[in-house]
Amino acid sequence: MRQIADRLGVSRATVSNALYHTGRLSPDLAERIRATAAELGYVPSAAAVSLRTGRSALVGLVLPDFAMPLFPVFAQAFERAAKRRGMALLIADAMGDASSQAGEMRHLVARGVDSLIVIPARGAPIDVSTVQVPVIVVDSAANPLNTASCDHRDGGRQVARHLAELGHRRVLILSGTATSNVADERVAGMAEIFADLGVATRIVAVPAYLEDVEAVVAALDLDGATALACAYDAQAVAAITALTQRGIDVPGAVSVTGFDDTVWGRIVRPSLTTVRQDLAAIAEHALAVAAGETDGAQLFPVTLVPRASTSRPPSPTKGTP
Amino acid sequence: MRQIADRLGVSRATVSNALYHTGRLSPDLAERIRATAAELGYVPSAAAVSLRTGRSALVGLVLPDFAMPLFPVFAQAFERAAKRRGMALLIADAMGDASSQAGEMRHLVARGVDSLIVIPARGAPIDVSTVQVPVIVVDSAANPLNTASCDHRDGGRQVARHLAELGHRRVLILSGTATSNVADERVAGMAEIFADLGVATRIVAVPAYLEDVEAVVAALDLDGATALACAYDAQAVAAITALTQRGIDVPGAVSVTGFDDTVWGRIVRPSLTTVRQDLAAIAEHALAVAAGETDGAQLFPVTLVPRASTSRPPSPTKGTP
DNA sequence: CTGTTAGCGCTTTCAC
DNA sequence: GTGAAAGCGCTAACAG
Repeated sequence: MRQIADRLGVSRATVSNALYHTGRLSPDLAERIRATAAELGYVPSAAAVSLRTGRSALVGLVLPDFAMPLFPVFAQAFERAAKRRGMALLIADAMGDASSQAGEMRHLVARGVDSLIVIPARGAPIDVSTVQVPVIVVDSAANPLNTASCDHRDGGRQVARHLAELGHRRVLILSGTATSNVADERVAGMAEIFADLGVATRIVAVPAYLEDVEAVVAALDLDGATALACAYDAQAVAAITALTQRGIDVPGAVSVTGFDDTVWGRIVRPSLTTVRQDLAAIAEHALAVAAGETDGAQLFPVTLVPRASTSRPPSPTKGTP
Repeated sequence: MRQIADRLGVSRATVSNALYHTGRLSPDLAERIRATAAELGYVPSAAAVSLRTGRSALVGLVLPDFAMPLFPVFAQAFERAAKRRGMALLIADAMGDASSQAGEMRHLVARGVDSLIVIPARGAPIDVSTVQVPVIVVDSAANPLNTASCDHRDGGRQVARHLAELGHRRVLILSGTATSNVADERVAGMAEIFADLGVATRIVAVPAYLEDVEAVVAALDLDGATALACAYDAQAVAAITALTQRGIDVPGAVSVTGFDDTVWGRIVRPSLTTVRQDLAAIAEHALAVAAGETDGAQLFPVTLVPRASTSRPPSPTKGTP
């Protein structure tokens, strides 16, 4: 910057003005300064700007678990929305753990992020009280702190309606073992519709990871259920694997549904009926809030994606309660 | 920091010394200062430290494509290695595109990263000449710039040996359409062993994404081949899907192999025979170089992971060339 | 062993 | 329309 100033015989302040606060000086000088800056390959020092202005244009993103298929894609959506605003993302992975979630939040704040976007890990509520920057929570409508999320409950409703319309009268709902607003809302949405339509349900809590879910489903008493409605794609994929291994045809004997429209659901056979969130829209709103362009919580609609893992139940419906 | 200094009646420089350069002042004063710092919840300003020292403890990571299953997991490995050294990662996604790869590199440098770790996108060679920070390239031994990678060529050899030992005498190799050191090395390793053992091979270039690969394999003339050896898991998974759809049994009629041991290969049925990289070791070396603890390129061994997608070829081997 | 001093590169009043 | 000066929070010489 000094180089530019010296070269043109102006002060550094003038250069700064020319580069950002256009209009405060003669157009041709500004133009000359910008040309020289470009020529010299001038790149402002992020540290100095940040120190001076108190803002870093850095947003921290705390994700529950990178190994789950939804979150890398979600991160991509946030990245795009951030870049559109000239902001960059510092991404941290809580690895499914509540204490490391809090640790990562602190760590990112120490790193100088202007705001924090947090997708709470299951069983790990957010404590905003100790954090000095705005926290944007991407969770579910059930969380009073929620800033942006899709309508998980409605997703649950859509799944339940789909299954009921196909003729299922007895459904097993696979929920998570850890408390999670997201899973709870999804399950509540399903339960609501199933209850309305007189479909018998039982809720089974299963762990988070593929192998664990497979083990549970391998030993699960289906108890006449003709459908498994899962709170996450990962569970559904594991359920399909386990069921198939048991010689139970999917969807011939048992239908399976997931949640999130992750790529796993497109790989597994039969391909998975699931619910799609509009990640781009959620990310867009989250970053608009981060940038201070807007505020207030927002809820986004979801879409049912019917695929090959759901069909009519096998026999003339028996066991209606 | 001023608060701490005032409270204890010492200068800010002393506080700085107490907090980092232990030994330069009396133990009890240092202890008192640290206690006060903790009590006040003192968090050093990253921007100020960075401005003053010229180092940010930020490492840029440029990934080819977040949507490919390997890279989020790879990112996780880098994150862990970075955190162990008190460094943080600024992650960028080149989205499979050469020009955005270069753009992301520039962008991260402007953000003040101390060094850059780049996994080159297919068809996107790295140009280090214009970058002012050290660039750590994670690619393959074929790239003279390579700093850390696994031995892709040996992986190819292991796959080829596995297939040959099973009795395959005619193999189709699926390579990428874009030039990639990684894919080239893998294919070269396979070709080397197949040639040695008199196995007939044909190399087919296929695009990168699931749907595209499926389309190609759906229309592929197998020409008597009893195995498909793919340069990436994604290709292998798509190939299995397409083959199964064509009514070709995997591995009964055709065996399929992949590369990278991604989760996709554990989801697809039959589960995929593939090659595992030691991501943690590669990340560890990359960050050791980034931290200036060591230098020099390093190559890491790979492991064949035999699963259900490979078996003996169907009939008494015919068509030996 | 501790304090003083001088900036790191930038932005922002405020005078001219 | 442009420049001078002050200072963001910290650290590294150096002096005491």
